[in-house]
Amino acid sequence: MNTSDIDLTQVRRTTADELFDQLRTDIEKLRLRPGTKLSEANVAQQYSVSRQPVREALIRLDNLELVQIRPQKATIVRRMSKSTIRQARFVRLSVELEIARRACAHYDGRLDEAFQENLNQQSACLETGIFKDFNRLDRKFHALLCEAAGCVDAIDIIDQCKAKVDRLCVLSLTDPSSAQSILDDHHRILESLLSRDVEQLCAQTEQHLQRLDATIDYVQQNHEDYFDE
Amino acid sequence: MNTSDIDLTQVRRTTADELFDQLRTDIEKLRLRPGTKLSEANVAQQYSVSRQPVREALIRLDNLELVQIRPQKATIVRRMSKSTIRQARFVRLSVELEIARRACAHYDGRLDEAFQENLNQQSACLETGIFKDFNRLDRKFHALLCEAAGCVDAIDIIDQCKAKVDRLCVLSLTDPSSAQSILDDHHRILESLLSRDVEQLCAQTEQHLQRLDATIDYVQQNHEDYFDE
DNA sequence: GTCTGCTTTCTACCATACCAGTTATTGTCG
DNA sequence: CGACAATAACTGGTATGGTAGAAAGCAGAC
Repeated sequence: MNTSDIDLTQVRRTTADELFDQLRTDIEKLRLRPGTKLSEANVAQQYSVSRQPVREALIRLDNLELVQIRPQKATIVRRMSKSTIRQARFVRLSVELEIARRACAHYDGRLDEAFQENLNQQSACLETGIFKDFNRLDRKFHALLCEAAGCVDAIDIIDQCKAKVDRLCVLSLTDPSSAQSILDDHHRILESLLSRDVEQLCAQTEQHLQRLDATIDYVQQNHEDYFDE
Repeated sequence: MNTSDIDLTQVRRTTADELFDQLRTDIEKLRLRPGTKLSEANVAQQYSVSRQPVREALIRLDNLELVQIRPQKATIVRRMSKSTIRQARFVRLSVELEIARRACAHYDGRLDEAFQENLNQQSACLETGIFKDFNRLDRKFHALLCEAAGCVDAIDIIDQCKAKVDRLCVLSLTDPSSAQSILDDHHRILESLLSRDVEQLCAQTEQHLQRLDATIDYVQQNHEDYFDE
């Protein structure tokens, strides 16, 4: 028996965990609007628990910058920070470009089939119109790029960047034609990768990520009250 | 009077804040070694406060992945994750390369004096041997690069990446000759920027950041017990 | 009508008590 | 002596009461 064995199961879910998840999705799906006051006692009563787990959940949300705890005053749902959004998008662009370069330099072709299958599934998805799956496949495509570049860890970074703009995307419509554009991008990106054309791949990656910019600008203009700065 | 004015002063420091800072620096300076058990009751007694603020501080440290709270078992100081370190370094490299490219494309020369002064101060620093200042000036140099690229926000990202490897650097010596190498790098980087030579600037940026890799490898090999994975 | 100062009410913060798991210890039995 | 089971000690999780501080409302003075 090695005492340094760590139990990684971590099955126990506390009340605070549940509350945290609940509040987090509520905030991210904008069911709780920026500026909403979240008092400990209030939330506790609402969910029929004591103030303590509420408090802990709020502390964790504060760390994620989803709420702002103002000691002795109030806890409110934060507005979205334009600068944070800018930063997340800058990081993602930088990372994806580096992925692109490394993929061109190191990719050995072993994922060709996986890429092909992924894109086929995306096509199928557009026909059935199930967008939830499309998002999953989109993520998978970028994960494959990371793997092709020999940076499997990098998908975590991309996920983190996406998480920071997620709340904002709820405000935009899911447009079938934009999904088609994304799929087209993916085809072009794969093509450039297969021909190891770094310049073209970088250009297309940049263009691909810029598709979101229009959406973001739109949302920021039409929901000014949800933003800081 | 606009009621939406938010008081940003946020002067109030709670007991939990103090504890958090204290424990955080203790962990980062390795005064608290990875694997150390931090029981709430224990810490509370040590600092003569109740368990409550201790608990809150620990939750925040858990979010930063500096400790791991295992419900009903124990809270321990986390080992450093090699994969997290890899990720942080990958992000930093990607970002600095993008900064380099943008700086070459957009820099208008208005920071020439600031760059020069910064490098002069770094030279002076090496002569006096005050390394604390050197770190500050090193950061300033990279901040200037961000500004030259028109991405002032990006320095925040770099700071975050640095924070994730900080704890590890405590284990290495501060070597005067390596500081000299860093300064030499900075001179070469500035030169490439001034001549708008993108390829060279990227190559030198990459080389510059790789200097830390040797240190990290060394630490990881000689302190295997401080790391995960 | 406006300003000032008090009071009331709300907030998050902290202390304490208790609970439910986990771990370590110890004592028993084969 | 060793395996194992009962139990004691300890862990973090939750509930609750009290406190200090901030905001809002109100009353009185000017």
